[in-house]
Amino acid sequence: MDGFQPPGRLVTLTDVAREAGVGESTVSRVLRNHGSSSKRARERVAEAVARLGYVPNRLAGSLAGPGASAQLAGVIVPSLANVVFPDLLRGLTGALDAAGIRCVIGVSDYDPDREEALAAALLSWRPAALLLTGLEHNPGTVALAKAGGVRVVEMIDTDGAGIDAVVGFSNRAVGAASARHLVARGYRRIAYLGHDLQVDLRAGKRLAGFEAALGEAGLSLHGTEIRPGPSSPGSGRAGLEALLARHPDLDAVYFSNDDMALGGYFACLSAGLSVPGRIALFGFNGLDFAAAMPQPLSTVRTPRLEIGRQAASCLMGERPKTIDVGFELIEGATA
Amino acid sequence: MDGFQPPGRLVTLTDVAREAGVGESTVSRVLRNHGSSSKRARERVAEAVARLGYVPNRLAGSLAGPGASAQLAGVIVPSLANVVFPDLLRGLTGALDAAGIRCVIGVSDYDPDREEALAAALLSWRPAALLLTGLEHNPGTVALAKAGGVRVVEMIDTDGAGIDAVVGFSNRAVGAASARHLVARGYRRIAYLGHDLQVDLRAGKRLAGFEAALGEAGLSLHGTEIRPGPSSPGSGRAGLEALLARHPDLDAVYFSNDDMALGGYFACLSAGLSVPGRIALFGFNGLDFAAAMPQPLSTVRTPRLEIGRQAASCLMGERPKTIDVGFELIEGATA
DNA sequence: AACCGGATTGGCAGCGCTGCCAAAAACAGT
DNA sequence: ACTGTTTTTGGCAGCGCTGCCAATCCGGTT
Repeated sequence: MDGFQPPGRLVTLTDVAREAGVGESTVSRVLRNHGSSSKRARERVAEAVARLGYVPNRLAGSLAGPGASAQLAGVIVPSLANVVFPDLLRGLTGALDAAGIRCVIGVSDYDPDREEALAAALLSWRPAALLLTGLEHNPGTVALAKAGGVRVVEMIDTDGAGIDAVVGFSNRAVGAASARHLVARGYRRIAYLGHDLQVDLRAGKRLAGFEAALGEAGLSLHGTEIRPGPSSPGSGRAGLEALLARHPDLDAVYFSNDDMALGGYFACLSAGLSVPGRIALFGFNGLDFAAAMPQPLSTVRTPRLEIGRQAASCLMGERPKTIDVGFELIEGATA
Repeated sequence: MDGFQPPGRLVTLTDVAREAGVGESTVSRVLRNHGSSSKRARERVAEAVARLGYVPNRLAGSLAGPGASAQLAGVIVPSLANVVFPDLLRGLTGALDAAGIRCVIGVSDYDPDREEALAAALLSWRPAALLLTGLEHNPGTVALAKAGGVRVVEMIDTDGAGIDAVVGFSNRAVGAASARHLVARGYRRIAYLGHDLQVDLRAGKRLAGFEAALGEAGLSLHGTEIRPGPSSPGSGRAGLEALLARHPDLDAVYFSNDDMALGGYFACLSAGLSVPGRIALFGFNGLDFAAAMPQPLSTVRTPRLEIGRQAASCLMGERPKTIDVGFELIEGATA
């Protein structure tokens, strides 16, 4: 069609000023709707912008602007394979979008060193804020975050001390509530089935809360199965089969999350074990499919989008240091 | 602890130069490992950087550098609620990470106007590349992309003409292959159950391919149910129930994706309909849970991570204009 | 007609960094 | 010791934009 456009010089604000027959500052003022300008100037600038197809260069804008901080938010999540984090991002981008703030993302793969490297990399874009997941970080990450001149928000977990702002819920409390629910329903031989805890510290906190609450009821875990690797229905299915082979008498299983629980449910269907008669299942997260199952999954719904939204508002207005968004125990039909 | 750090002036390269007792250019060269420098200079700079906790300002770096293009990639996805897109991002960030390129994301909510606005917003960060989803865009988006002086990669769909590079597979072919599979298995009264097609154009293309292949076999769709809103197991479940009420005699259902199919499977379990004896189910995407189901779901696995990876390599090396990553039909036990 | 206060405007320095270039230093060969 | 490299170095302009400030313009007053 129209010959290849060599990436050569792009249209600059100076070009727009010349085209519109006004000064650069006028263009700048009009474009940002900042300071005063005449109607005539506004029109001429708008025309020139349209004619030239001008796209402002925010690298330059942020560099020149005050505090030299960009309309960017650096976000580090441990994974994108688990729905939780896309949901978080969804809440974040949705809320930040309105303010014209874009998210630059980094995926740490649950590795604190990688997280630190990413923090440095993201900070080099001089974002207005740095959003981290969880409260456990390398000392270097904390140092960077503190020295970075940015607002820091730690998301999802409130069990511990944060750097600056914290938005989430208590994973310990979730675990405890789950345990109390199972105990109240009369289950006594309860096992835990999870994915790698070294790596997913929040799951570890839930388990700790779960065991503590069991202890208060004079019980303890009746078997544990930790699967290597990330959580998935496949892992949950294999895990439940392994668990039942070792502890044929267990009557309930607490899963590290709904994906694992779904796999467990599939295992029960395949083996013809009645749920919750023969064995009760309890998950975590409250994902979409949980409510659509033939027997709705008993689980805890976490307000993931809300965490994202609240985190976003932490960046903009002045807000309390710690926001606990709570959680909701869903009494399904599987426990 | 250590009094609040006013966001005041951060450490600059000039500070490092002074601290190290060398010139700015030397620091710049050492830091980027570009050009030659003495061992002594490297050591002194490294010390100064560590002592001062210097984090380079890439806004300034990119502005000064050649072509003024940043080590950023602008990515626009229609949604984060569907696993497909996080998977895409996962492939992308994984591959781009090594090259030090960060992703800035935008979520268009399947709205072309929003996509256009996001394209302009992302382009204003002067990214090295712009990654879009699908081939259908506003004329304005295309104009921006062409004038932006950036590499453009359109992902997921290869059914049509792209702006620059295209990485994906043929959704039409997926639909056709799915139809041929069902026909070959002897199903004749086949219905389609999908989510909003106006919005998800790729699903529309699959359906078109599906119907075309049915036509070749002398068949046509035996019922259609389009659910408003996004795809989800809940929607799939309700949809299948509605479909069966209208067409009690259908013997197979083609779902717009695995989430919908999972819901359909749950509906069958609840209603006690044998799968695939009474009714066969066929999905799309090949998600994790599909293989863990009591009866593995018959579906088409799409190489989502691979698309992300290939898209990343499109940005860096010179690559063919269009990469078809193909797909794989999974003969599960539900169709 | 000269004057005044506020609205509007343009020039220009400078944000932190990189590229270029010439100067300085280190090294090599005679 | 002296010249001819080669390596290493620092100064400085300038990337595109914004903030500041002084200059200019406008309408309404005396």
